[in-house]
Amino acid sequence: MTFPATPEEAIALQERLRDRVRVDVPLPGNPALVAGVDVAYADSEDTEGLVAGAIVILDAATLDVVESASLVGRAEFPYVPGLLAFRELPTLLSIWEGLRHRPDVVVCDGYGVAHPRRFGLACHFGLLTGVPTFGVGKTAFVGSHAPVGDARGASADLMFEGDVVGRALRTRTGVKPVFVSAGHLIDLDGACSVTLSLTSGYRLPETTRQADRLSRDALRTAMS
DNA sequence: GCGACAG
DNA sequence: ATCTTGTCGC
Repeated sequence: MTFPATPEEAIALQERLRDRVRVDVPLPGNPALVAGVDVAYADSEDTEGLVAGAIVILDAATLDVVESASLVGRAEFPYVPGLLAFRELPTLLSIWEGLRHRPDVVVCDGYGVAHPRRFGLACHFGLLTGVPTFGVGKTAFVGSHAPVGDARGASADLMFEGDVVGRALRTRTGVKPVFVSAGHLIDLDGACSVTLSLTSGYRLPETTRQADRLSRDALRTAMS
């Protein structure tokens, strides 16, 4: 099926796919390859709509970059809170199809089931690729949580409509927590575990940091 | 009804 | 997301 053209169609699609998501699956062993995905946008008058997506695959043990790819294109869908996937997926999927390696888990910049309709970008990406996915957000989108301890590793469940949809997780002592939620084929514990293994010196996972840098570089190059 | 609202 | 300098602190 093709991508929805309107927010109404997009919402309908999310509600149709949401029940296929599996977030009760423990990750089978420690992942060997972890991927990060991100998209950068141009905001000027004449570059309006220009986007650059990037996917970076790291060796989970050493955090060395095993493979990376980027692609510049046009955003076909407007940014609407709750519908981020429809803006970023086309570019990310194109990149995904050209990858030589198959990561064991993908870290998305955004949310999984911690979403108004329980179907964030990470769920959608996981469903379409069949690979375990989860999301790490920098700010809260839905839900609320108790205060998080000050030490790295401390966390508090993110509650939404009576359910635990994610976790506010402190990845660095004394630094604002990030918001982790399962996307597909992984559970919350696994997602938090992987997140901690990817955050040694920074608040955000090394995967998203690398993908963020690559997407920005690709966008810069495309505009110059 | 009003505000808030991943990136 | 993006526009942006210096500055406080480990």
